[in-house]
Amino acid sequence: MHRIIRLADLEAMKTGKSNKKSTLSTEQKIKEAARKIFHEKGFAATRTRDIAEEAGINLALLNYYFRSKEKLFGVIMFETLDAFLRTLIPVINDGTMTLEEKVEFLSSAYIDQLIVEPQIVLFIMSEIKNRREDSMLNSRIKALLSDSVILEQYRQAVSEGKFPDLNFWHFMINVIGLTIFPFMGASTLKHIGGLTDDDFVSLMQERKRLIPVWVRAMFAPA
Amino acid sequence: MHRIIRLADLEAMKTGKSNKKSTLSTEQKIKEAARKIFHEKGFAATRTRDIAEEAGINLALLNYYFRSKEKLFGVIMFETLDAFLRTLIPVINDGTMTLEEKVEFLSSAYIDQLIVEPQIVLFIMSEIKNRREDSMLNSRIKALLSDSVILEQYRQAVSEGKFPDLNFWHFMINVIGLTIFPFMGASTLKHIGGLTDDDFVSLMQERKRLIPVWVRAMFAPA
DNA sequence: AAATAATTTAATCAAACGTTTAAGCTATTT
DNA sequence: AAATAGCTTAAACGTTTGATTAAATTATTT
Repeated sequence: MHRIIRLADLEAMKTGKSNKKSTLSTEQKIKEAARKIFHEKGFAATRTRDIAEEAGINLALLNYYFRSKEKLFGVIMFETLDAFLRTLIPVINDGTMTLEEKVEFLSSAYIDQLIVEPQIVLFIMSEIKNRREDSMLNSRIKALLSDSVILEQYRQAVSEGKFPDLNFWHFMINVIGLTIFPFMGASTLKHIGGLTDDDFVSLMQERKRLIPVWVRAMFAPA
Repeated sequence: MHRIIRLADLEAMKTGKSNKKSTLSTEQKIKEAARKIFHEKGFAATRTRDIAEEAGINLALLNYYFRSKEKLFGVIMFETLDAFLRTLIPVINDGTMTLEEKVEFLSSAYIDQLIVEPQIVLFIMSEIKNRREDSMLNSRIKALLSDSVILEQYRQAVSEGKFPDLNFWHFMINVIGLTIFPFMGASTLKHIGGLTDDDFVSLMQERKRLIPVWVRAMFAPA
């Protein structure tokens, strides 16, 4: 039989409220260890014992707090997606920024974010591919992008002849790809290109300035 | 004790020579099943029993022919990288093609290739990240790109003022990224963008024409 | 302070998994 | 045709791994 699981605490955790100091601390230790190892190795290659060791806790505590590896992964995945999309969401439907300003802001914000955690892009894409977790992402982004302000701004730019008449997704693919693709092959790029960590960061910093210029050039009217 | 493994046959296999018809066929069945499942789920999430079932063979045969899951993976990884780089390698040091022609040829060739097997990009990048397998890629590509004709062509274009004075890797990242990035998020893109498989393929086909134009625009002299 | 609830630990379970064994079968060689 | 080498199978072995149990410890409540 299962030991009683305090789902209430899982909820409280999400909102940052908790009645127990030590409870939060242990859960937090487990979550931080889980996040680190899941992000590094992915779900399948991660062993619960590695998470326990990284967190400095007994293996049973992992199941005590999160019931299963699968559930713990779900929590980490949710928070990872949440953190990743937090920058994107407010900008998508912002009516005060122009398309160009959005490109500038987003590429810059995501490059800063990914310099700190380069591995999360590959993590998200790999884990989303086969699992049902994509429903989490899909339902959120799909609703976010269809009938979005940014889509309307793009259509507007096309109809005004400021942009060539290309599918909206070419625009999105290019902006997102130019921004996040180098982080997916970061380690490979460092080795192949003979780049140090600092070299890589410098290159990425440069791209904050370059990507808006490049996008402007790519989508200049024909 | 280990059963004797016929390494000679593994060699013969690579060159396409084999004295036994059925031998090649069984090895081939295992390899094709392994390739399919490894590409789909990655090393850690793949079980040898799944490969055996997919190949329609007894589980023990996998170890009889390939000694271990790890070794089988090594064979698949080598062949996957080999097939993936086969298009790139001859072009890199080709002196008869211009930079622009290379961009045109490579983006077109890789898009055709990835339309058939979209999952191998994510597979390669995920599996290379943590494993030592990158030495396989690194030693090959690093030697390939340093002092390559394409690098010299880029430097030439910069010094002639045909290209802006940007790091060579910006150029490579952008060309490769524009080409292969959309395939990494293919399933997500289909869901979010509400695209059918045909829609996606059409978009990618369009990019064969667009990427050379975009690259020209991005790297037009300032 | 006693009682109760929450947390932590060591030990263990059962299933999953990679691998091996030993026997049987098939094709080739002599 | 007998002998040999190559191929295939069913069964099982030993580990790893996710999960659980029951007891011990700590914190909270009464």
